[in-house]
Parts: sequence; C-alpha cells; structure tokens
Amino acid sequence: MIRDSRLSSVLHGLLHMIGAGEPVTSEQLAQAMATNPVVVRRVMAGLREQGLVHSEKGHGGGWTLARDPADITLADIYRAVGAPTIVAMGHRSENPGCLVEQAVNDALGDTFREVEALFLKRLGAVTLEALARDFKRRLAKHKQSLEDQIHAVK
Amino acid sequence: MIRDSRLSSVLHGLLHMIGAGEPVTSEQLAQAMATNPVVVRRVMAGLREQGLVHSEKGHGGGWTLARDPADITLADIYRAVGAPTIVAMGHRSENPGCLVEQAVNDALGDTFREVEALFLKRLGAVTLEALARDFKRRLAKHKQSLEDQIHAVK
DNA sequence: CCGTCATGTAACATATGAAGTTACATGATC
DNA sequence: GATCATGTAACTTCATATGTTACATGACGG
Repeated sequence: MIRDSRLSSVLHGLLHMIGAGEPVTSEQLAQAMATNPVVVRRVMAGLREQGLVHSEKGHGGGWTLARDPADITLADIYRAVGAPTIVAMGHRSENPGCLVEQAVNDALGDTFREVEALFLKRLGAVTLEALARDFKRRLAKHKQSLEDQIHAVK
Repeated sequence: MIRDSRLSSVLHGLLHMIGAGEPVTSEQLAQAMATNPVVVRRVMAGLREQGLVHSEKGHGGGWTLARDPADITLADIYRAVGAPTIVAMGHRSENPGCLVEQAVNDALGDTFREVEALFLKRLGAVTLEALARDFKRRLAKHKQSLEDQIHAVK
C-alpha cells in the first residue's frame, strides 16, 4: 500500500519555497510542514542529493529550489523522498529460496514492475509548476469565498 | 508502497490447505506461516468473512477452503487480507480542507484509482489453483535437484 | 454429560520503524 | 568574533504490526 505522508509534507514545503522569493529557513518550513526543523533538514537532504533543492548556511541562508519548477515532476520528488520500490511482497530478502514466493514472484513479478512504472509515469506528468499554479488558483478562490461570507454577514 | 507480508504468509497457509485433504488446525498453519495460532486465526478470520475459507471447531476441526481454488484469485485474497486502498496520500482524513492536498488529489486522484485497478486486475488473473500447480511443479523440481546432488556425491 | 480439542476474542507484551528532540559541530554573514 | 543557519549523531517518543497469554464458546467422542 502506497501511503506516503512525506510526499504530501514535502510538497507543502516546496510550494512555500516557490512563493517566497528568498531562501526559506528550516524553521519556517517546519511551520509549513507541521513538523520541526531537524526533520525538515533530514527530508530536504534527500531532495538536495537529487539536485532538486539547494541549501545555504549563515545569515540569509536557507532552502531554495535548485531547478525551474517546470522541470521538476512529482516523480522526481517521490523518488528523492525515498520510495525505492512501490510494490514489494513478502520477505524476499529473507527467504529468497522460498518456493511459494518464487511462484508468486514468477506470476506477479512483471505486474509489480508494471504497476510501479504506471505510477511513476503519472507522477512524472505533473510538474511542480503546474501544481503551484493550481494551488494558487485554489487559494484565490478560497479567499474570495471567505470574503463573500463576510459580506453576507454584514 | 505496497508491502504486504501478510499476503505472502496467507498464501503459504492456503497452499498448505490445498495439499491436505482434511481440515488444517491453526497450530499446523502456524508452522507453515511461521507465526503462531492466534495470529493465524486473526488473519484467516478476514478470509472467512469473504467466504474464502471455512472454520470448524472441535475434534477434527480446523480450516478448509470454502471454494474451488480455481474460483479464488489473488485479488480476492489480497482484499480479504485487508488492503482497502492501495494508494493513499497524506492525512486526507485529518486535513480534508488542506488546499495543497486538494491540488494533489485533483492532479493524481484518477492515477491512484487507475494504479489500484491495474494492480487488482493482475491479481485477479491469477487463481489459487494456478499458483498451487506452479508451486507443486517447483517442489518436484526441487526434490529432483536434491536427489541428483545425492547421486553425484555417491 | 463430561473431557478434550479446536476456534473466537479480548487484553496485554514486544518489536519495529518513523517521527520528534536534544546537543553540538560546521560554515557563512555581518 | 558574534550570530544565524545548516549538518548530523544520538537519543527519545509514538504508532502500529505482530506475538502472547488467558479464557470463553462450541463440537465431537467417549
């Protein structure tokens, strides 16, 4: 079962970065990601290794996107956040000789790879830029809705 | 990430059941599944609710298949073992109003459903009977291989 | 019936891994 | 060199899956 709360969390942080025109500190990201600074650094370290973000120390330091958001897809992020294989069964590494698992893997091995490929393909079709645009649209709509409510009360 | 060690474990148990012509006790299944009887009952309870297996108390009691193995697919088992949704992101139930997650779900909601559908479709194409046959084939081959080794030593 | 064997299930214990925390080192800017 | 930020190791929760104990329920065989 795919259940990555980290991907969701990281996206919060990245959208926040796009909004700000300057480096964002781990402290600030921790707010956006509803966690604490050290966890932010830990997670962002993965993205940095993949060349998605850049970090700077000292005054005015913090995190920035290392690439154009239009060149970053959700697949990049998903991989960087650490999802080696999407589908895995049993204790393949523990009992590689188990005949039951051999039979299952023979019957479904291709399926596992196929499902994973489909998932990543779709993730790869969504850029961070597209997501940010959609998010901004929702935000504007949300604000409008709030204002309408205020007017209605008056 | 799909990572169901239970499916693999349950398959061990079910193949064992097919082999035996009589009810198999939780104790015996626990051996086959490398766990203990209570866990077996817990897991098998899910299969029973789906009408895949049947349990009988008392002398000569135990677990039996409730259906022809040719009519049971791995999808049935996967579902019964408890995998409501394969793909899920974030804490949708916690922050249903979160705009970031709304954007992600809008962009990938169909993908999630699609990936899950593909996975279940492939699982649905493999019957327990087919798996059992393949397993037996491997077992025979394995035995043969062992005998060959013995002969070679002589 | 009554003893035995098996499942059914609640309640608790343990283990595993993710997430959070503390502490301190490193490097950059002022 | 004081301050601000990341980098990282070590430790502490926390959640969840799994294992365990204990006992109730029901079935069969005498």
